[in-house]
Amino acid sequence: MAKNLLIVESPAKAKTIEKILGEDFEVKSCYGHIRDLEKEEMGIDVNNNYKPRYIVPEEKQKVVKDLKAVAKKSDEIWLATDEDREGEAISWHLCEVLGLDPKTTKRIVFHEITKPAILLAVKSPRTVDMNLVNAQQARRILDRIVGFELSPVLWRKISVRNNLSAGRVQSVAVRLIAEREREINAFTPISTFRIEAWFEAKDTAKRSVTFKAEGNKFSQAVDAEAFLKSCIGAIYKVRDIQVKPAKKSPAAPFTTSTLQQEASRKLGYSVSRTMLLAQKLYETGNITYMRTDSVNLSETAMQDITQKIKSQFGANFVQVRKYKNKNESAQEAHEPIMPTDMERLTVPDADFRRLYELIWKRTMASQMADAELEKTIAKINISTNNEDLTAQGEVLKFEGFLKVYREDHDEEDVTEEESAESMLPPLRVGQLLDFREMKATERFSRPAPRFTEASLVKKLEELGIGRPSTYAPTISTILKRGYVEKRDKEGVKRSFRILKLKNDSITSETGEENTGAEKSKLFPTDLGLVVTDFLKQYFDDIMDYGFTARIEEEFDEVAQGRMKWNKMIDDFYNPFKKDVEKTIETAQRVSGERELGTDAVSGKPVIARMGRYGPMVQMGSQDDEEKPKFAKLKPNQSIETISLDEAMDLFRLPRNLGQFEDKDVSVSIGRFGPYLAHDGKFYSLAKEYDPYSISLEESIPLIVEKRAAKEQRTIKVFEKEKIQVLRGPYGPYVKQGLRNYKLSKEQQERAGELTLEEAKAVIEELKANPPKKSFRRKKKE
DNA sequence: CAGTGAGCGAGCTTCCGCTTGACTT
Repeated sequence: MAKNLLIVESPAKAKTIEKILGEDFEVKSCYGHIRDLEKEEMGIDVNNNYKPRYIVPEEKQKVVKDLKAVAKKSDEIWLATDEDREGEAISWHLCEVLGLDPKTTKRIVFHEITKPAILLAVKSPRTVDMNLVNAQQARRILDRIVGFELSPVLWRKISVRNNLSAGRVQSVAVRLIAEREREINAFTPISTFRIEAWFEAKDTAKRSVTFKAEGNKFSQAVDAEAFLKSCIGAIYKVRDIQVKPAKKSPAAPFTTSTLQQEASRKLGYSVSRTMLLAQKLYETGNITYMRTDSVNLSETAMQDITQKIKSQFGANFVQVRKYKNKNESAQEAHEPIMPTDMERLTVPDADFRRLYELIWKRTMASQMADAELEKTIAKINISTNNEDLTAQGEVLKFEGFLKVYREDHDEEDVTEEESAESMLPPLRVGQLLDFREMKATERFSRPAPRFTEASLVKKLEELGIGRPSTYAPTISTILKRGYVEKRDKEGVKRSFRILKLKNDSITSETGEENTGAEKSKLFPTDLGLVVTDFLKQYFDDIMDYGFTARIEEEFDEVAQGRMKWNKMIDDFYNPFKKDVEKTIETAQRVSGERELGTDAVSGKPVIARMGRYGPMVQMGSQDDEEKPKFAKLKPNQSIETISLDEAMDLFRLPRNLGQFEDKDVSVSIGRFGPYLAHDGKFYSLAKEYDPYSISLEESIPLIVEKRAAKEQRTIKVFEKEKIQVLRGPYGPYVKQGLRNYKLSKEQQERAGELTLEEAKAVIEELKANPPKKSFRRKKKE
């Protein structure tokens, strides 16, 4: 029987540590937090110094029970939760629940799961740091207050039937996306004409190659044309050549946020997909912990990595580097994300392999030499106007870390200089160049791009908002609430002008480009815009991008024992509560209403606004004798940008298409999307059909097919009791009303002969003993 | 599943940050 019980947060960690510590220790995991504030009345006693009321949530009761049982049999208990605010609090909660004295219970910490690190930690235990615990309690309580006070305000003031929510993190995330969208909508592109010229010269192998040189930019076409004119008949001579060495350095090893960004850019993975794959790689022992904000490699890790670089590429590729975190909010409880064994070059299964190899390469590169470049800048003189053109070339002299890894950049970070990575033929000062042509091409400035999941994470991290464990869930939340959508946008065609100088004459032509196309980007919904505007108006301080950073400073004060946590909360709560009360009292219900104009036929006003079921347009008002007409907005339309013409088009539904089997066929958009209605039955329209243009001829086969499919699915119907036996992807099952009931294997095999009594019994049995649902998708009955 | 969009009021929803499996029509 083990004498010592050591508790960590992650079960995968527990397994590894148990092996390291041997038989004297039994290592158990508490699976993260074991207690939380109860939900009734926020779980906070506001009138008693904000005393928290903690409970062990339903899904954690088994964990706590098991820990208690093992604790009882152990002589000594060691708390080895993560070394950060949350980890410290978990240790304290463990003391509370297991009846341990926080003043004497041994608390140890380590940042890497290696034998020396853990043995060292065990040699120097401390006790729970109550100041740090109090900082966590302040964090938890403040988040609960903000979330549970603000959300109900939205329920009262936003005219939507929805589970609206607000919070310190999610509301600011939506604000970023909302503001970016409006920036884009308000953006007016400015066009410039950039001069580019092409020359021919001989390369080292005496072959003719073409290269490009660039000149001034002009904002007006006439000025660009005048410049081209001034070049007619010119002689082009190399006036000056500068050769400069340059270098590039590798990026730091992966944190959660940078892994999400690179996996998104290089592999096209969503943030949650990256985390799912990384979790599995961690559980199978292939990589270190995947939720981390640390770029700090341990000595052992650095040795492993440099060893591998030496054996694979040679000693001249090694450059030992220590990385520092730029981010002040980082808590560095873990190591960076890296392979647990650098000798493992790959893993099976394509999806895992791509992520693993990305991590392996980034880790290797982080300890590799700089890449050495030679940049050549040639100035080319134009004889007729004495202006210069500039040609730039770049030659890689030593690959260094680029041998394994090249970091991708977001579109907004790419500068024009960086994109010029071409080679120049050898040139000498005084050389006369063979001129081909010169162009002045119109280019338009672009607005900031919309956020991807990963670039949003990057922005949040920069602002110190959210933690590695919450980036993916935050994105899921704002998508689930309907504040934000992830989708593509088709570009629009735009023409641009090109002026060309060739053979001493100037010609003008027009090109066409696609602009504004987006793929898998985050767009705010009308609901997201309305909620953001509302929160900005009444709770400006919470919505401020610096709010989290400011309160983090106060949490630090608490952590250092310089401030009492209840005082900090009190200072926040009093004015905040006043704002909440004032808002409930004075704020109007908002619907984001916008007037679009009047209907040319009836003269009635047309408006766009949020309705109970989402964004819509309305013709006429409630006070009119005749009822107003309503229509839902199409998926890509927005209250802020829809035009009167587009609105009028929406009122074309419902449309009567004609008759089939002597009954009307009509098409409209309902709660669950576009549908066909025929003979009292409804048929959902698939995406590829447009309810505004679908014809009777196209509709009939859809109705016929759907009927047949339904028949195929149906095994048996008990008409009176409204019980059906249906065929599903998991085999036959019973359905009554909206609910499904699973059949036993044996019953599935003879589903066709199932009697009414048996079906009823199945329903009764499953109603009495519902199958255990996972806590995440748990629904209240 | 279904064609809604007033206002009332029942009874409900909601936060952030730690951690994993059980479930699916």
